[in-house]
Amino acid sequence: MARASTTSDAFNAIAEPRRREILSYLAGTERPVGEIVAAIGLPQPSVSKHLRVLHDVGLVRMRCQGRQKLYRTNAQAIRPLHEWAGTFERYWQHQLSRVKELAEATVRQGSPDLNSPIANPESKPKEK
Amino acid sequence: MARASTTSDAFNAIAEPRRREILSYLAGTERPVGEIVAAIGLPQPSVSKHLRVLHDVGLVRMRCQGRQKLYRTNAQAIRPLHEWAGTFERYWQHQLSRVKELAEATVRQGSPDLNSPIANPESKPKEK
DNA sequence: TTGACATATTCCTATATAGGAATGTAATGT
DNA sequence: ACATTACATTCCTATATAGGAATATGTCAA
Repeated sequence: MARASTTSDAFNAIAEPRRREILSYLAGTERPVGEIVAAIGLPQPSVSKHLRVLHDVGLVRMRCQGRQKLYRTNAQAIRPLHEWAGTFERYWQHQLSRVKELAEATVRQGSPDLNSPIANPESKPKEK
Repeated sequence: MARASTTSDAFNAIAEPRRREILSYLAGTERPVGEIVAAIGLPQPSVSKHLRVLHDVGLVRMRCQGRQKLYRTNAQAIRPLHEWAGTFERYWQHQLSRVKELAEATVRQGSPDLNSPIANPESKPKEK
């Protein structure tokens, strides 16, 4: 099976960097496509396609004004993402506090076990 | 061009629902692959492949223990997502307060313009 | 060494893009 | 009616999956 459709949900829609850029640009303001094109620096057809994806999942709203179409970010639709990520907040706080405890322990009793996973909460995995 | 690699960043990695499920399951605990398989209900090779993607972008950490490999969610790697989504918080609060103002105005002066975009911050776009 | 157990990887296929180029469509000015 | 402006859609192609099946790799126990 292939990857899920970009229009299946907000998570798939925001996987594309240019779409996140557009969402940021349209946050709090309403802009016609032409201005988005100028601001983002992509060909107009590409911008229109991205806007279609964003619109399909409700991440942007559109309003017609003469021959222009004004788009704006629908911030409400981003809340679920924020909340999903937020469910992990207590865990990254945990990690931080464990690092802090480790640091304090180090000061008190000398060199800790540097191979402990607790000692390397930010060690990077191998590059792709 | 095709879609960006799922291992290009966390945004692409979490686009897959099963991977989000795995991340939630591994939040705060360390589990061997076999238990993840049992919990998520996917074939073992699929789980291993998802774990590889998650590991490549740093969303999970792995530790070997005998013949098992213990995985756990690296909550730190989810913070950027939370923060990105959080940059829109003031806008959804704006929308909410505008709805509130509208509601209050309605009480004071009667029926508002229901076609105003302000009056329909949650209207759903067309289904795909 | 051999076998069993725990995971990872490879091969194959159907599907879904994202970008570029060209074209279609709707609204406006004259 | 006609040219122009502002967008949207279609067509084509290279690429990147995600899942199923089969297989490879690594570790421990007897």
